[in-house]
Amino acid sequence: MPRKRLTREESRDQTRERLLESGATIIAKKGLTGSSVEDIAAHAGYTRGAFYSNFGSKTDLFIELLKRDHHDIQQGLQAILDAGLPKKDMQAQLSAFYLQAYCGDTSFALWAEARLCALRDPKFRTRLNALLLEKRDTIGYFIEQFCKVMEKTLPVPGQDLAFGTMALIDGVRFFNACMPKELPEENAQAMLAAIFSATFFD
Amino acid sequence: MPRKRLTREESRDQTRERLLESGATIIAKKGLTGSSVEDIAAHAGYTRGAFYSNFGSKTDLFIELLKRDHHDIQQGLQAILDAGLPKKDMQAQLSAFYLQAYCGDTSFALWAEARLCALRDPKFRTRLNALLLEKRDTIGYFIEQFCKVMEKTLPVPGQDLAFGTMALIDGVRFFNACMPKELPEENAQAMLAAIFSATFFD
DNA sequence: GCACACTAATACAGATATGTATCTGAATTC
DNA sequence: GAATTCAGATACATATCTGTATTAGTGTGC
Repeated sequence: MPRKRLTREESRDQTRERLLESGATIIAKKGLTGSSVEDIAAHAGYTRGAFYSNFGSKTDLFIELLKRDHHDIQQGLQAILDAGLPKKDMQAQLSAFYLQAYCGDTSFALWAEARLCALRDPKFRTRLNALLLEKRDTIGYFIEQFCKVMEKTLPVPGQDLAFGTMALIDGVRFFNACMPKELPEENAQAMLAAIFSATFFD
Repeated sequence: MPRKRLTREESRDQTRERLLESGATIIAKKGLTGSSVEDIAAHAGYTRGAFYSNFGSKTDLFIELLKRDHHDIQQGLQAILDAGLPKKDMQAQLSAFYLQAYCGDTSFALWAEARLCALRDPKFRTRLNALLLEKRDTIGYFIEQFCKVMEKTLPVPGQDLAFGTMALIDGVRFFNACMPKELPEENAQAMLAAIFSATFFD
């Protein structure tokens, strides 16, 4: 196995990536205040020295994580939007995207944590709000496009409904994560579909 | 001002109450892990000694807070239900109750924090789920009663929709708290009303 | 009013965090 | 291949938190 000798920059980037990945795992599991820099570094196979050499603080790493996740989601949605598929296919795409983006990984927990941090810390809030507003605009645009096709006039601004949509998805995701027995994935999806369809289509 | 000389039990209860109140404030502000026992005790005007003499741990106090808040909400809803008013009045009551229970105080932040704790700690989750399921049942019953009156057949179980309702309310409340400018109270209410009405009545 | 009981303060031991300052070894440059 | 530079390890000084063990002081019952 030819273990390539890394250049200095490659090595640094690798460390950064590993720290980010480790950070996502640990912070999702223990929360921001609950995770020590030591934890994160050690889980990635490094020491605190490496961490502080790559990030100014735990919070900086966290924001970086959120930014990346946000941009992934943003791009995913944009791609579906740009594809210009017929409604039916689009809906299927969205459903698939939802499953992939929100279930099974750490992303959901990170955003939940971020919300709490924002609630408490004004500086953090400012940073997070920027991301959330971008998300709202994307989703809001989506909703309006959809409803135009469906010839449905929305009773309230699409951007406001975007907030509702985010709230609903994240909240339901939480219940599903915490009590999969009482709210199985299947029911969660059916219920979301019922609300969305009633609100946006009927 | 006749400062009454307190009996031992009264004095103890007073301490307990003060610690609980202080706990609510501090935990809402800094989160569970972010608040130290010292903080909570000091803010109530006591030392850690008093705290540990009244509670087994920070988590115990937190659960107690949630239980109290839950029972308050539970009773409020039950009272509205039991009053047997005509639909219009009931809806107004609900709206008023929502405003009073969810806006303006620490309760919302505590539940958000609790959700995160539950996500991470299985033991905590068990305890919290019990409360959440009671809440779901109350709200689910509500929804079904309402829809019976409205002669609307629900597409999914009322209990599942109860999860959705909780998710929606709490999530929207968060956006409203973090960016009141982008989602003012007025819009939030209008949007919630739109979704509820579409889902439950039309 | 005296002895007891209980509430809350104080003191202590142990654990864990943070951030900086310094050091080492490997990559890069000439 | 020697000098330099930079990533990351180690060491250190400083906080802070928890939980227990002990102590002081104030209601209670005799």
